[in-house]
Amino acid sequence: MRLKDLAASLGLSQTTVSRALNDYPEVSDTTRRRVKDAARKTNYRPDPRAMGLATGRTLSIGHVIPISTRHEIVNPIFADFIAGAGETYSRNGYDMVLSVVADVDEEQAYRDFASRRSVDGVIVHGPRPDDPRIALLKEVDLPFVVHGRAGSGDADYSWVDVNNRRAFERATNLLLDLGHRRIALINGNEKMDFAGRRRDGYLSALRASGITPDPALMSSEEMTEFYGYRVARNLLTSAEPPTAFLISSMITAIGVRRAVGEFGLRLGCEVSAVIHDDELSYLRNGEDVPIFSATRSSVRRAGEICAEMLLDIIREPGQPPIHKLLEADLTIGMSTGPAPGLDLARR
Amino acid sequence: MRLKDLAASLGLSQTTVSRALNDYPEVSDTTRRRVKDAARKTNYRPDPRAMGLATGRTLSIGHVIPISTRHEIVNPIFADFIAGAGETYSRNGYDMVLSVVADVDEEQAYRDFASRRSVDGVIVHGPRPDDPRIALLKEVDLPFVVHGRAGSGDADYSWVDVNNRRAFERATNLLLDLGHRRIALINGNEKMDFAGRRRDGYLSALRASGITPDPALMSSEEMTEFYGYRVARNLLTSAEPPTAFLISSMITAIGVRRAVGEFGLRLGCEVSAVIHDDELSYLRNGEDVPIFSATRSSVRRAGEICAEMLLDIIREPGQPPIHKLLEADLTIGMSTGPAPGLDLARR
DNA sequence: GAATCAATCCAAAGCGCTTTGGCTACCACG
DNA sequence: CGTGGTAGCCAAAGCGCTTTGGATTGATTC
Repeated sequence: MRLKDLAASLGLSQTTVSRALNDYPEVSDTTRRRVKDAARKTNYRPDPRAMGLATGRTLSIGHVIPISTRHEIVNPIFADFIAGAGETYSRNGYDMVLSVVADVDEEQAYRDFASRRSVDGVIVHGPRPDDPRIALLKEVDLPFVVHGRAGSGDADYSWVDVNNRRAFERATNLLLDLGHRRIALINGNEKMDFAGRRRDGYLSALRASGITPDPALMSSEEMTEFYGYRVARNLLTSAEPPTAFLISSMITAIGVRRAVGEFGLRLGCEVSAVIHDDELSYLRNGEDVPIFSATRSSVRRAGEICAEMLLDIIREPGQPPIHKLLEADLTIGMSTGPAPGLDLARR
Repeated sequence: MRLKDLAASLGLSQTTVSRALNDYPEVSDTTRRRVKDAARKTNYRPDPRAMGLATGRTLSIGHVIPISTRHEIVNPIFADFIAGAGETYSRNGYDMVLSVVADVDEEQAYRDFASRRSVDGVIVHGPRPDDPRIALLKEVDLPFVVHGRAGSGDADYSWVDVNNRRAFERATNLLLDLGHRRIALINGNEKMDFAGRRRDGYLSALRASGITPDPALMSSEEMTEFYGYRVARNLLTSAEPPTAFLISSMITAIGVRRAVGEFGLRLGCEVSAVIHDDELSYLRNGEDVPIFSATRSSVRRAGEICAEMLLDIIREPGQPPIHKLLEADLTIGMSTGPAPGLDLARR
């Protein structure tokens, strides 16, 4: 069923039918109703390609998903982020188009989106400080929202971010308050903006307590299970093992727990851990009582917010950049306890 | 840069330029080269909407991602499947368009893809026995490939599946060979086709060894971490606890391991476990030596195969359905050992 | 030398929609 | 009665591409 057929079957022109369907005012209410009823009855859907050609809009949003060429890892938070964003798109009549490319081709993927004009806007994932994609997207004039920030100078583009610095500062303080002095930071790859901010929060809390950070306690890598396992093992066999871990992701924390278990230690007893929990739907932090004490922020919700913001920007171009800083909340779970060897009376 | 501009700048007609770019024969080699060079130099990309309108093809593949309304869970294997499929699409000049919808709207999402003709084909995820989507897609004549199978009668549509029955039969036999007699099956939701086949494999192996299956040892649910934890706890506190677990996913197995650890038991010693490992990139089963003994089959690879198959079907319509049954391989890791109380000499 | 043919190219139609620029009634107003 | 305005509709142009149906040329064949 094409617009032409629908118009013919109603004895109307294409113009009128199109206007009726798109709620233009220059059509009588009775005609509009007649048209919409007929459209519903015949299950008519306008061809998005034709619509796009005529209007210039595509009613779709692009996401570039890089696959790291070395490890072939796809970021586990994508699934949930995309669930949140995708649902928002669907609700607003937008499609989501994904471009999965080797990370070395990532910029080209954005450039393609721009030059083909196949999407109305894009979301930028996993920004690094001074991320070149931001200049690129500004240059080609494609609306975008960044999930995260790209270093300082974040005023002139729109972003949605978690207050990573504050979250890790608070998490560190929680451990300090429990008497821990040797706190290991098992961070994500610090080439990523978010990981840098987390480190800053950790360092700032330590220094505020007069503790000199020990580089041996700090690590930074892609957040896999094995990374957590390996680093925790190494630290636990070291001369001065930490009494607590601050871990950047649930998955890495699972590796840490595995190592801790192999040493016959128990989380929350001999050794403590605080994690950052992205609230991934398939990896919940326990049911009622949290497995891990955690700073929490839903990545799914972040997806929704990014999507809404982007649609907003597309609908009303030319407005100043929008920023949204989400605060993570800190919940106490079963993985934290007072530092061992700490006389409770002394606390 | 539009086709018209490119043609004008070369002093050629649009026809010739279009044909040169699309490798039609009625264009001289020198002209073709001239055109392609100019296209590269000006970074010209044809507008996919216009192309689609003119050709009827869209050069994009649709995936419908349902969000379960109750648990709001997005299937964790999606990320890796989509990585595999998406990369294949990119390599072949196809886009991937995702439709994220509440699971109750799933059929409508496929119907929309069909009536708007916004994709050239779709992949069907997570089929249940007698899945209605298959009849639907046949009816609207949209090319598709099923990842998995939908019960019996799988001859008249194309699919890519893992031999789940055989995999779980072998895994069960491995445990039986180690002397285990009480083997718990912690299965996925058996409304799903794959989970039914896994149960069949488990039951078949038990019966072949003359063991009567104990319903108390069998569970079936969405494969979360907490599900594994809860079921394992219950089983371990029961009157006749199992000595081994057969677990449908890595994530669920992590929950089982957590429970096992809380009982002061060690996997591979007092209690054994075999899992099915989808080789998710962000949850590898150990680095060199596998954490869990496992039947393994890469879901990412499955994504690639599905994508290639679908593109094949789109390129050459009318060919008979294609089927691909992948065999999982069985690797021994650190989570299996002889049944406790078993005299090694008696083995 | 005329006819045939292959090799190259082009003008224009068409894909399904939106939107511009009318056109026709009809009514109100002075 | 003439003017102006408005409500409601339509024909046709145009979005950027592909493809049909020639046109033109130079070489080949009889």
